[in-house]
Amino acid sequence: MARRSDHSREELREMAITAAEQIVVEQGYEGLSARKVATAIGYTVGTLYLVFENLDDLILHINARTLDRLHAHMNESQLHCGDASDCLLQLGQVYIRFADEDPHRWAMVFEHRFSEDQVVPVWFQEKIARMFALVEKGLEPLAEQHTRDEITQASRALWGGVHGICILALAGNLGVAGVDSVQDLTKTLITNYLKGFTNN
Amino acid sequence: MARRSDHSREELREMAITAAEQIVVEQGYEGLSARKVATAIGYTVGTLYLVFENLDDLILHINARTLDRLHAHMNESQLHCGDASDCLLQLGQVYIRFADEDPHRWAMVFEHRFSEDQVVPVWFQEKIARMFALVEKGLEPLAEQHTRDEITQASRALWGGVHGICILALAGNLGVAGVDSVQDLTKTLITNYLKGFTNN
DNA sequence: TTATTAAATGAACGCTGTTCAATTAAGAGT
DNA sequence: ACTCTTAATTGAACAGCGTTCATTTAATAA
Repeated sequence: MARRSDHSREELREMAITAAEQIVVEQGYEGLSARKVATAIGYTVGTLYLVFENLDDLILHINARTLDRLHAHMNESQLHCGDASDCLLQLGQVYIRFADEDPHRWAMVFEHRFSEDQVVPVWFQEKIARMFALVEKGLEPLAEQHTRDEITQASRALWGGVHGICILALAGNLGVAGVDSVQDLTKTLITNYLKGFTNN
Repeated sequence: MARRSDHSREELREMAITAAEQIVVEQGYEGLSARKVATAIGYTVGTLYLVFENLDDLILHINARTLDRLHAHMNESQLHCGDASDCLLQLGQVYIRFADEDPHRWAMVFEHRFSEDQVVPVWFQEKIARMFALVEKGLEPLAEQHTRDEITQASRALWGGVHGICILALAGNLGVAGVDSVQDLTKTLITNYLKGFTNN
Protein backbone atom coordinates (compact mmCIF):
# COMPACT_ATOMS: atom_id res chain seq x y z
CA MET A 1 0.00 0.00 0.00
CA ALA A 2 2.61 2.47 1.07
CA ARG A 3 4.30 4.69 -1.46
CA ARG A 4 7.72 6.25 -1.39
CA SER A 5 8.09 5.23 2.19
CA ASP A 6 11.72 5.17 3.14
CA HIS A 7 10.38 5.09 6.65
CA SER A 8 7.13 4.02 8.23
CA ARG A 9 5.05 6.46 10.20
CA GLU A 10 6.37 4.92 13.36
CA GLU A 11 9.97 5.19 12.21
CA LEU A 12 9.38 8.80 11.30
CA ARG A 13 8.00 9.57 14.76
CA GLU A 14 10.95 7.81 16.31
CA MET A 15 13.45 9.76 14.21
CA ALA A 16 11.72 13.05 14.89
CA ILE A 17 11.59 12.53 18.63
CA THR A 18 15.25 11.53 18.76
CA ALA A 19 16.34 14.48 16.63
CA ALA A 20 14.22 16.84 18.70
CA GLU A 21 15.71 15.49 21.91
CA GLN A 22 19.17 16.18 20.57
CA ILE A 23 18.23 19.76 19.74
CA VAL A 24 16.72 20.31 23.19
CA VAL A 25 19.79 18.85 24.90
CA GLU A 26 22.10 21.13 22.93
CA GLN A 27 20.09 24.31 22.56
CA GLY A 28 17.39 24.08 25.18
CA TYR A 29 13.66 24.35 24.72
CA GLU A 30 14.03 27.75 23.07
CA GLY A 31 16.14 26.22 20.32
CA LEU A 32 13.52 23.71 19.29
CA SER A 33 11.55 24.38 16.13
CA ALA A 34 9.56 22.31 13.67
CA ARG A 35 11.78 23.24 10.76
CA LYS A 36 14.96 22.32 12.63
CA VAL A 37 13.59 18.90 13.51
CA ALA A 38 12.40 18.32 9.95
CA THR A 39 15.77 19.29 8.51
CA ALA A 40 17.58 17.09 11.00
CA ILE A 41 15.71 14.01 9.84
CA GLY A 42 15.94 14.92 6.16
CA TYR A 43 12.30 15.81 5.64
CA THR A 44 10.31 19.03 5.41
CA VAL A 45 7.97 20.66 7.89
CA GLY A 46 4.87 19.29 6.25
CA THR A 47 5.91 15.72 6.92
CA LEU A 48 6.28 16.43 10.61
CA TYR A 49 2.65 17.45 10.72
CA LEU A 50 1.59 14.18 9.14
CA VAL A 51 3.08 12.36 12.07
CA PHE A 52 2.46 14.74 14.98
CA GLU A 53 -0.60 16.82 15.68
CA ASN A 54 1.54 19.85 16.41
CA LEU A 55 4.71 20.85 18.25
CA ASP A 56 3.10 20.34 21.64
CA ASP A 57 2.40 16.76 20.65
CA LEU A 58 6.05 16.22 19.78
CA ILE A 59 7.17 17.84 23.03
CA LEU A 60 4.79 15.61 24.96
CA HIS A 61 6.54 12.57 23.57
CA ILE A 62 9.98 13.92 24.37
CA ASN A 63 8.79 14.62 27.90
CA ALA A 64 7.39 11.12 28.16
CA ARG A 65 10.82 9.69 27.40
CA THR A 66 12.45 11.98 29.91
CA LEU A 67 10.00 10.88 32.57
CA ASP A 68 10.70 7.25 31.68
CA ARG A 69 14.42 7.72 32.12
CA LEU A 70 13.91 9.65 35.34
CA HIS A 71 11.66 6.95 36.70
CA ALA A 72 14.15 4.25 35.75
CA HIS A 73 16.91 6.06 37.64
CA MET A 74 14.74 6.60 40.67
CA ASN A 75 13.49 3.06 40.65
CA GLU A 76 16.97 1.64 40.29
CA SER A 77 18.12 3.64 43.30
CA GLN A 78 15.56 1.89 45.47
CA LEU A 79 16.93 -1.60 44.94
CA HIS A 80 19.91 -1.35 47.29
CA CYS A 81 19.56 1.60 49.60
CA GLY A 82 19.73 0.70 53.26
CA ASP A 83 17.02 1.79 55.66
CA ALA A 84 13.86 3.64 54.77
CA SER A 85 15.11 7.18 55.29
CA ASP A 86 18.30 6.41 53.37
CA CYS A 87 16.12 5.24 50.51
CA LEU A 88 14.19 8.49 50.46
CA LEU A 89 17.40 10.47 50.58
CA GLN A 90 18.67 8.45 47.65
CA LEU A 91 15.51 9.24 45.77
CA GLY A 92 16.12 12.94 46.30
CA GLN A 93 19.76 12.74 45.29
CA VAL A 94 18.91 10.89 42.11
CA TYR A 95 16.25 13.44 41.25
CA ILE A 96 18.63 16.35 41.70
CA ARG A 97 21.43 14.66 39.83
CA PHE A 98 19.15 13.89 36.93
CA ALA A 99 17.99 17.49 36.69
CA ASP A 100 21.54 18.75 36.95
CA GLU A 101 22.94 16.44 34.31
CA ASP A 102 20.13 16.90 31.81
CA PRO A 103 18.75 20.32 32.67
CA HIS A 104 17.18 21.15 29.31
CA ARG A 105 15.13 18.02 28.95
CA TRP A 106 14.22 18.01 32.64
CA ALA A 107 13.13 21.65 32.48
CA MET A 108 10.94 21.00 29.46
CA VAL A 109 8.95 18.41 31.38
CA PHE A 110 8.05 20.80 34.15
CA GLU A 111 8.33 24.24 32.61
CA HIS A 112 6.73 23.90 29.22
CA ARG A 113 3.15 25.10 29.34
CA PHE A 114 0.96 23.36 26.83
CA SER A 115 -1.67 25.39 25.02
CA GLU A 116 -4.96 25.41 26.86
CA ASP A 117 -6.96 23.23 24.49
CA GLN A 118 -4.22 20.60 24.44
CA VAL A 119 -5.44 17.86 26.79
CA VAL A 120 -2.72 16.07 28.70
CA PRO A 121 -3.37 12.39 27.95
CA VAL A 122 -3.94 9.95 30.77
CA TRP A 123 -0.90 7.86 29.87
CA PHE A 124 1.22 10.94 30.46
CA GLN A 125 -0.36 11.83 33.79
CA GLU A 126 0.34 8.28 34.85
CA LYS A 127 4.03 8.77 34.27
CA ILE A 128 3.95 11.65 36.73
CA ALA A 129 1.86 9.66 39.19
CA ARG A 130 4.34 6.77 38.97
CA MET A 131 7.06 9.05 40.30
CA PHE A 132 4.99 10.01 43.30
CA ALA A 133 4.14 6.36 43.84
CA LEU A 134 7.84 5.68 44.37
CA VAL A 135 7.98 8.31 47.07
CA GLU A 136 4.85 6.95 48.66
CA LYS A 137 6.35 3.48 48.70
CA GLY A 138 9.47 4.89 50.31
CA LEU A 139 7.42 6.58 53.00
CA GLU A 140 5.37 3.53 53.94
CA PRO A 141 7.90 1.85 56.23
CA LEU A 142 8.17 5.09 58.20
CA ALA A 143 4.44 5.61 58.51
CA GLU A 144 2.99 2.81 60.56
CA GLN A 145 0.85 5.23 62.49
CA HIS A 146 -0.39 7.09 59.41
CA THR A 147 -3.37 6.46 57.17
CA ARG A 148 -3.09 5.86 53.44
CA ASP A 149 -4.32 9.39 52.76
CA GLU A 150 -1.76 10.87 55.08
CA ILE A 151 0.99 9.01 53.29
CA THR A 152 -0.23 10.21 49.90
CA GLN A 153 -0.42 13.73 51.24
CA ALA A 154 3.07 13.45 52.70
CA SER A 155 4.58 12.13 49.48
CA ARG A 156 3.14 15.04 47.54
CA ALA A 157 4.33 17.60 50.04
CA LEU A 158 7.78 16.08 50.29
CA TRP A 159 8.27 15.64 46.55
CA GLY A 160 6.83 19.00 45.75
CA GLY A 161 9.47 20.26 48.13
CA VAL A 162 12.36 18.46 46.48
CA HIS A 163 11.15 19.62 43.11
CA GLY A 164 10.92 23.23 44.27
CA ILE A 165 14.49 23.25 45.55
CA CYS A 166 15.57 21.76 42.28
CA ILE A 167 13.74 24.35 40.19
CA LEU A 168 14.84 27.38 42.19
CA ALA A 169 18.42 26.17 42.44
CA LEU A 170 18.81 25.47 38.73
CA ALA A 171 17.30 28.84 37.90
CA GLY A 172 19.85 30.44 40.20
CA ASN A 173 17.18 31.79 42.56
CA LEU A 174 18.37 30.06 45.70
CA GLY A 175 21.65 31.86 46.11
CA VAL A 176 23.50 28.58 45.94
CA ALA A 177 25.95 27.37 43.32
CA GLY A 178 26.93 23.86 42.40
CA VAL A 179 25.09 20.57 42.60
CA ASP A 180 26.52 19.71 45.97
CA SER A 181 24.82 22.66 47.66
CA VAL A 182 21.53 21.62 46.11
CA GLN A 183 22.06 18.09 47.34
CA ASP A 184 22.67 19.49 50.82
CA LEU A 185 19.46 21.50 50.68
CA THR A 186 17.50 18.47 49.58
CA LYS A 187 19.00 16.45 52.37
CA THR A 188 18.06 19.17 54.85
CA LEU A 189 14.49 19.18 53.60
CA ILE A 190 14.02 15.42 53.55
CA THR A 191 15.74 14.80 56.86
CA ASN A 192 13.83 17.42 58.76
CA TYR A 193 10.57 16.53 57.11
CA LEU A 194 10.99 12.86 57.98
CA LYS A 195 11.90 13.69 61.53
CA GLY A 196 8.67 15.59 61.85
CA PHE A 197 6.68 13.00 59.98
CA THR A 198 7.77 10.08 62.14
CA ASN A 199 7.96 11.77 65.57
CA ASN A 200 4.29 12.39 65.98
CA MET B 1 14.80 70.28 24.21
CA ALA B 2 12.19 67.60 23.89
CA ARG B 3 10.09 67.38 20.77
CA ARG B 4 6.63 65.95 20.30
CA SER B 5 6.74 64.47 23.75
CA ASP B 6 3.25 63.74 24.93
CA HIS B 7 4.95 61.61 27.54
CA SER B 8 8.39 61.54 29.08
CA ARG B 9 10.56 58.46 28.81
CA GLU B 10 9.65 57.57 32.36
CA GLU B 11 5.95 57.98 31.69
CA LEU B 12 6.30 55.79 28.64
CA ARG B 13 7.99 53.06 30.63
CA GLU B 14 5.30 53.29 33.25
CA MET B 15 2.51 53.07 30.68
CA ALA B 16 4.17 50.16 28.90
CA ILE B 17 4.70 48.15 32.08
CA THR B 18 1.14 48.71 33.21
CA ALA B 19 -0.31 47.78 29.82
CA ALA B 20 1.92 44.71 29.64
CA GLU B 21 0.82 43.63 33.11
CA GLN B 22 -2.78 43.84 32.01
CA ILE B 23 -2.07 41.65 28.98
CA VAL B 24 -0.24 39.08 31.08
CA VAL B 25 -3.04 38.98 33.64
CA GLU B 26 -5.64 38.42 30.94
CA GLN B 27 -3.81 36.29 28.40
CA GLY B 28 -0.85 34.89 30.25
CA TYR B 29 2.79 35.11 29.34
CA GLU B 30 2.12 33.56 25.93
CA GLY B 31 -0.22 36.41 25.04
CA LEU B 32 2.40 39.09 25.58
CA SER B 33 3.99 40.69 22.53
CA ALA B 34 5.79 43.92 21.81
CA ARG B 35 3.23 45.01 19.23
CA LYS B 36 0.33 44.41 21.60
CA VAL B 37 1.93 46.52 24.31
CA ALA B 38 2.76 49.27 21.85
CA THR B 39 -0.78 49.35 20.49
CA ALA B 40 -2.22 49.35 23.99
CA ILE B 41 -0.36 52.55 24.88
CA GLY B 42 -1.02 54.18 21.52
CA TYR B 43 2.51 53.96 20.16
CA THR B 44 4.34 51.70 17.71
CA VAL B 45 6.87 48.95 18.32
CA GLY B 46 9.82 51.16 17.59
CA THR B 47 9.01 53.43 20.51
CA LEU B 48 8.99 50.51 22.90
CA TYR B 49 12.57 49.77 21.95
CA LEU B 50 13.63 53.30 22.74
CA VAL B 51 12.48 52.81 26.28
CA PHE B 52 13.32 49.14 26.90
CA GLU B 53 16.34 47.20 25.77
CA ASN B 54 14.17 44.33 24.60
CA LEU B 55 11.16 42.28 25.70
CA ASP B 56 13.14 40.55 28.43
CA ASP B 57 13.88 43.95 29.89
CA LEU B 58 10.18 44.79 29.98
CA ILE B 59 9.34 41.41 31.52
CA LEU B 60 12.00 41.97 34.16
CA HIS B 61 10.24 45.13 35.25
CA ILE B 62 6.84 43.45 35.36
CA ASN B 63 8.38 40.68 37.46
CA ALA B 64 9.93 43.24 39.76
CA ARG B 65 6.51 44.70 40.47
CA THR B 66 5.06 41.27 41.07
CA LEU B 67 7.82 40.50 43.55
CA ASP B 68 7.19 43.82 45.27
CA ARG B 69 3.51 43.04 45.71
CA LEU B 70 4.30 39.51 46.86
CA HIS B 71 6.78 40.80 49.37
CA ALA B 72 4.30 43.37 50.65
CA HIS B 73 1.70 40.67 51.24
CA MET B 74 4.16 38.38 52.94
CA ASN B 75 5.53 41.15 55.06
CA GLU B 76 2.09 42.35 56.09
CA SER B 77 1.17 38.83 57.20
CA GLN B 78 4.01 38.87 59.70
CA LEU B 79 2.74 41.83 61.69
CA HIS B 80 0.03 40.03 63.63
CA CYS B 81 0.47 36.29 63.44
CA GLY B 82 0.73 34.61 66.80
CA ASP B 83 3.64 32.35 67.65
CA ALA B 84 6.62 31.60 65.45
CA SER B 85 5.30 28.53 63.71
CA ASP B 86 1.95 30.25 63.09
CA CYS B 87 3.86 33.05 61.42
CA LEU B 88 5.66 30.67 59.09
CA LEU B 89 2.40 28.94 58.26
CA GLN B 90 0.91 32.34 57.47
CA LEU B 91 3.83 33.06 55.19
CA GLY B 92 3.13 29.87 53.28
CA GLN B 93 -0.60 30.52 53.04
CA VAL B 94 -0.02 34.01 51.72
CA TYR B 95 2.43 32.73 49.15
CA ILE B 96 0.01 30.11 47.87
CA ARG B 97 -2.91 32.50 47.85
CA PHE B 98 -0.92 35.05 45.89
CA ALA B 99 0.07 32.49 43.27
CA ASP B 100 -3.48 31.24 43.03
CA GLU B 101 -5.06 34.65 42.67
CA ASP B 102 -2.55 36.01 40.19
CA PRO B 103 -1.23 32.88 38.47
CA HIS B 104 -0.06 34.48 35.24
CA ARG B 105 2.05 37.18 36.77
CA TRP B 106 3.36 34.85 39.46
CA ALA B 107 4.26 32.21 36.88
CA MET B 108 6.14 34.72 34.78
CA VAL B 109 8.43 35.55 37.68
CA PHE B 110 9.53 31.98 38.14
CA GLU B 111 8.96 30.33 34.80
CA HIS B 112 10.20 32.83 32.28
CA ARG B 113 13.70 31.96 31.23
CA PHE B 114 15.68 34.98 30.19
CA SER B 115 18.02 34.69 27.23
CA GLU B 116 21.49 33.60 28.26
CA ASP B 117 23.31 36.87 27.65
CA GLN B 118 20.68 38.83 29.61
CA VAL B 119 22.27 39.46 33.01
CA VAL B 120 19.83 39.47 35.91
CA PRO B 121 20.55 42.78 37.62
CA VAL B 122 21.52 42.87 41.27
CA TRP B 123 18.48 44.95 42.27
CA PHE B 124 16.31 42.13 40.97
CA GLN B 125 18.21 39.38 42.76
CA GLU B 126 17.78 41.40 45.90
CA LYS B 127 14.01 41.25 45.56
CA ILE B 128 14.25 37.46 45.57
CA ALA B 129 16.66 37.49 48.47
CA ARG B 130 14.30 39.75 50.43
CA MET B 131 11.64 37.04 50.27
CA PHE B 132 13.99 34.45 51.71
CA ALA B 133 15.03 36.93 54.38
CA LEU B 134 11.43 36.98 55.60
CA VAL B 135 11.47 33.21 55.99
CA GLU B 136 14.81 33.36 57.72
CA LYS B 137 13.45 35.93 60.14
CA GLY B 138 10.46 33.70 60.79
CA LEU B 139 12.72 30.76 61.53
CA GLU B 140 14.98 32.57 63.96
CA PRO B 141 12.77 32.28 67.07
CA LEU B 142 12.60 28.53 66.50
CA ALA B 143 16.29 28.08 66.01
CA GLU B 144 18.08 28.95 69.22
CA GLN B 145 20.31 25.94 68.90
CA HIS B 146 21.14 26.55 65.24
CA THR B 147 23.88 28.59 63.62
CA ARG B 148 23.24 31.44 61.21
CA ASP B 149 24.25 29.19 58.30
CA GLU B 150 21.88 26.48 59.38
CA ILE B 151 19.03 28.95 59.50
CA THR B 152 19.86 30.25 56.03
CA GLN B 153 20.05 26.72 54.76
CA ALA B 154 16.76 25.85 56.42
CA SER B 155 14.96 28.87 54.99
CA ARG B 156 16.07 27.95 51.49
CA ALA B 157 15.03 24.34 51.87
CA LEU B 158 11.70 25.22 53.39
CA TRP B 159 10.85 27.94 50.90
CA GLY B 160 12.06 25.93 47.97
CA GLY B 161 9.63 23.34 49.25
CA VAL B 162 6.66 25.66 49.48
CA HIS B 163 7.47 27.00 46.05
CA GLY B 164 7.67 23.49 44.58
CA ILE B 165 4.26 22.51 45.90
CA CYS B 166 2.88 25.72 44.50
CA ILE B 167 4.39 25.15 41.05
CA LEU B 168 3.39 21.52 40.74
CA ALA B 169 -0.09 22.13 42.08
CA LEU B 170 -0.86 25.03 39.78
CA ALA B 171 0.43 23.05 36.81
CA GLY B 172 -1.92 20.25 37.81
CA ASN B 173 0.92 17.81 38.44
CA LEU B 174 0.15 17.07 42.06
CA GLY B 175 -3.15 15.29 41.57
CA VAL B 176 -4.87 17.87 43.74
CA ALA B 177 -7.54 20.37 42.79
CA GLY B 178 -8.47 23.61 44.46
CA VAL B 179 -6.48 26.07 46.52
CA ASP B 180 -7.50 24.49 49.79
CA SER B 181 -5.76 21.22 48.97
CA VAL B 182 -2.61 23.13 48.13
CA GLN B 183 -2.87 25.02 51.38
CA ASP B 184 -3.16 21.70 53.19
CA LEU B 185 -0.06 20.37 51.44
CA THR B 186 1.88 23.48 52.36
CA LYS B 187 0.77 23.16 55.94
CA THR B 188 1.87 19.52 55.96
CA LEU B 189 5.27 20.46 54.63
CA ILE B 190 5.88 23.38 56.94
CA THR B 191 4.55 21.66 60.06
CA ASN B 192 6.56 18.50 59.61
CA TYR B 193 9.65 20.38 58.59
CA LEU B 194 9.47 22.62 61.62
CA LYS B 195 8.89 19.65 63.89
CA GLY B 196 12.06 18.11 62.54
CA PHE B 197 13.95 21.39 62.61
CA THR B 198 13.19 22.19 66.23
CA ASN B 199 13.33 18.69 67.78
CA ASN B 200 16.97 18.10 67.29
C1' DT C 1 2.49 1.07 -19.91
C1' DT C 2 -0.88 3.35 -17.59
C1' DA C 3 -3.84 4.45 -13.67
C1' DT C 4 -4.17 4.80 -8.98
C1' DT C 5 -3.09 6.59 -4.64
C1' DA C 6 -0.42 7.44 -0.63
C1' DA C 7 3.82 10.11 0.61
C1' DA C 8 6.05 14.22 0.56
C1' DT C 9 6.67 18.84 -0.59
C1' DG C 10 7.07 23.82 -0.10
C1' DA C 11 4.73 28.06 -0.78
C1' DA C 12 1.62 30.78 1.80
C1' DC C 13 -0.48 33.00 6.03
C1' DG C 14 -0.23 35.53 10.01
C1' DC C 15 2.37 35.94 13.72
C1' DT C 16 6.92 36.92 16.47
C1' DG C 17 11.34 40.14 18.23
C1' DT C 18 14.29 43.52 16.66
C1' DT C 19 16.49 47.24 13.83
C1' DC C 20 17.04 51.63 11.69
C1' DA C 21 16.54 54.89 7.67
C1' DA C 22 13.08 58.04 6.98
C1' DT C 23 9.60 61.19 8.55
C1' DT C 24 7.43 64.36 11.67
C1' DA C 25 6.79 68.19 14.62
C1' DA C 26 8.26 71.20 18.52
C1' DG C 27 11.20 74.83 19.83
C1' DA C 28 15.16 78.27 18.68
C1' DG C 29 16.95 81.88 15.87
C1' DT C 30 16.24 85.45 12.71
C1' DA D 1 6.07 84.70 10.23
C1' DC D 2 9.49 81.76 8.45
C1' DT D 3 13.29 78.68 8.46
C1' DC D 4 16.48 75.61 10.74
C1' DT D 5 17.71 72.25 13.91
C1' DT D 6 17.04 68.24 16.25
C1' DA D 7 14.85 64.95 19.11
C1' DA D 8 10.68 61.94 18.96
C1' DT D 9 8.34 58.69 16.44
C1' DT D 10 7.31 55.84 12.81
C1' DG D 11 6.76 51.70 10.04
C1' DA D 12 8.83 48.97 6.57
C1' DA D 13 12.10 45.33 6.49
C1' DC D 14 14.36 40.96 8.05
C1' DA D 15 14.63 36.49 9.62
C1' DG D 16 12.38 33.41 12.06
C1' DC D 17 8.19 30.96 14.07
C1' DG D 18 3.80 27.24 13.94
C1' DT D 19 0.57 25.54 10.92
C1' DT D 20 -2.07 24.37 6.61
C1' DC D 21 -2.99 22.32 2.23
C1' DA D 22 -3.03 22.38 -2.94
C1' DT D 23 0.28 20.41 -5.69
C1' DT D 24 3.75 17.21 -7.10
C1' DT D 25 6.13 12.88 -6.89
C1' DA D 26 6.84 8.04 -7.13
C1' DA D 27 5.70 3.21 -5.89
C1' DT D 28 2.51 -0.22 -6.70
C1' DA D 29 -1.58 -2.64 -9.05
C1' DA D 30 -3.82 -3.52 -13.28
